[in-house]
Amino acid sequence: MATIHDVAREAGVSIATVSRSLNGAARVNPETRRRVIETAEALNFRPNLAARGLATGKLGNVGVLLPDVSNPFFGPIVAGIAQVAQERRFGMFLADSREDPSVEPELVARLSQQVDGLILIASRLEDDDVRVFAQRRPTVLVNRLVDGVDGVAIDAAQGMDDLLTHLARMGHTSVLYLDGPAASRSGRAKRAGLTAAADRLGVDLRIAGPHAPTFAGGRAAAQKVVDSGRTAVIGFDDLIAWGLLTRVREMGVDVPGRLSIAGFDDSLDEGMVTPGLTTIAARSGSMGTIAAEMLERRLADVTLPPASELLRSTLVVRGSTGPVESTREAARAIG
Amino acid sequence: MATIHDVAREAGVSIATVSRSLNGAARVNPETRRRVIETAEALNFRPNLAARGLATGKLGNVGVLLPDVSNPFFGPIVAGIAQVAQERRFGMFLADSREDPSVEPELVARLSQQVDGLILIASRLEDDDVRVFAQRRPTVLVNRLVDGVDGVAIDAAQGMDDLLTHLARMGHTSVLYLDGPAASRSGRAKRAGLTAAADRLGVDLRIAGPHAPTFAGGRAAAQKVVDSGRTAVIGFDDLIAWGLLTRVREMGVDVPGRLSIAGFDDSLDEGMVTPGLTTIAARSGSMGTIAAEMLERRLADVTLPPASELLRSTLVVRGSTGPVESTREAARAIG
DNA sequence: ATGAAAGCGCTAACAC
DNA sequence: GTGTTAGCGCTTTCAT
Repeated sequence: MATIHDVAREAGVSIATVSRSLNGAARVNPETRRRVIETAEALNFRPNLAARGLATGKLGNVGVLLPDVSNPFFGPIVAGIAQVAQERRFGMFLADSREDPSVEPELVARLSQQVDGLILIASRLEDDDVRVFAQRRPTVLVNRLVDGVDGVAIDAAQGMDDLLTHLARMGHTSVLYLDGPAASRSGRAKRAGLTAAADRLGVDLRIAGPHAPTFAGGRAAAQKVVDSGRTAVIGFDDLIAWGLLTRVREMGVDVPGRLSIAGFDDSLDEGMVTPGLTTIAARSGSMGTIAAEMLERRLADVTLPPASELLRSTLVVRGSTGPVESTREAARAIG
Repeated sequence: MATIHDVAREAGVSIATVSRSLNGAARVNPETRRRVIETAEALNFRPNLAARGLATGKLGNVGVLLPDVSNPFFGPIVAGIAQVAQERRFGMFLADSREDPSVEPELVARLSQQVDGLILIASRLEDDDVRVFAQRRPTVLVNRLVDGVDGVAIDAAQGMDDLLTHLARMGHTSVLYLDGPAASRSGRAKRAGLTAAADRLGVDLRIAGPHAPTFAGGRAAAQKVVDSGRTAVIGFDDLIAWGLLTRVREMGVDVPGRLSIAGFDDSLDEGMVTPGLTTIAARSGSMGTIAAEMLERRLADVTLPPASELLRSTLVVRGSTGPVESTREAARAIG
């Protein structure tokens, strides 16, 4: 691999001039610069990033921490970050905590060393730890908000409120919520939104969990749901709701006739599940690009006031929810 | 951030001794070592990886290139790599080509600078390019094999052979194959396996494509499939097959009565699709860990002969394939 | 406009 | 067993 010295020798200039020519900034004779760039290309010179990092303290990398790369909720977020990073010619480090909050501090610490900024996706760190890390390295939170730290999240409380309101309108007075991972922060927001809405609406809400935020997690909960006798269930995410939906139908339960089911995220494509899943749609995929751009801004100016964005979500009603049976019959009787 | 100098000063030794104490290797007075380690911890010292990388040429990172992080086929592979990397205290760089082969060279070049080894997942680079890169940095290929380069792949040809054989036994004599991305190498192997099997079995095989390897890609192909009049379809992957299956059923086509559908990968969970998808199961998720371990071995000893592993796959017959209707009626008539 | 030289934090001879 | 020192490849004053 050619070094800056090789280029300098070949172009007949000093290494300082090579550095200047390549990095644009300082003033260099245009002719000299042209020659340097030419020979650099001829030698297929690539600046050693470690050396540059050592000299400048800027590594040109962003670090991403998430609970599970193979969770379809996170994939698009990572893809968004990757895209922005590539455009800005940043490298992307990835660490996967495998849903184990206890390894996060170590992973973050290790990441921090090789990156200029951090993007923590659905981190389960304590607020204080987040602040500590954010102090060391510019940090953006995804799907989690902490005072004083940049972040973008879906307004899960509002979404759940909309969802429960919808169910209440359909006559559901006793609803079950299948919670996700215990440590999930978005889970907290969801529970908060649900309980507040339940109080307001006079709905009897029961929370069950934790459950793995997966298709299998939803299926495993089916028996419990059926036994609960509730007329409507809300899942922590679409995957849980989907698994539940398929399993209860196999058990002969009519959806939405006997049981209304709703999810969260709108992560399923049209046609993946029948009947279509009522859910809360949020542009979760866009959180990746938003976070990356926030980080870029922060990197450019550390003194900026903390920014945070709460993405509004919208209720999407599909076939998996409907009026409670008695209501429906009553309506039929009246009609 | 504390440096090695701070630790040295605090512990009353030279920086060399600190380095030795922390890196284990050389002989250091146990008592001294203990003291150094203690003060290092007290100062929360973390060696600067860029500096170490500069000095040793070893970065302690692996680089991963793939076509699309959000494709569920790749997620588990990345997760496997991430896990092994974490155990070995390696960092993981990720680059996403977004299914665009033309950006791969640039991405690999950039990755190479910050990693000790490369894992190229489903790379669409030319064989020669792969060899060139592999020469610069230890490289392991995933789901792609190139002579002289370490790699692990699923034996797609064999899998497709098994699948077509199964269909032929069910009486299908005219089969359609929905191909995936044009540049996909595993796609080549699949086509090769299919055409060879078709010749041997006397099956009339038509290849259509390319198609996006997604659920939506499968749905988009539905009309074309129905119009083709074929009695059986094989999808490039389960996602395509799944999308197709849901769409044709919406169109009123009986599966497998009227149309048999099969996929590849066995990536869908039990219950996600009805009827269950006949497919080829391969431990694709394990390719991640296998690749990471291969890379580890290669990193430890560059002189090792190239290793390559071809994972056998197995046919999984579920409800989406069945005998052609005429055969079935004939059987009924006889029985 | 360009060159010389001092580091960035660490490792690895090489001395003692 | 421990200290000294010369780099690793680059950026960045400071001279000129």
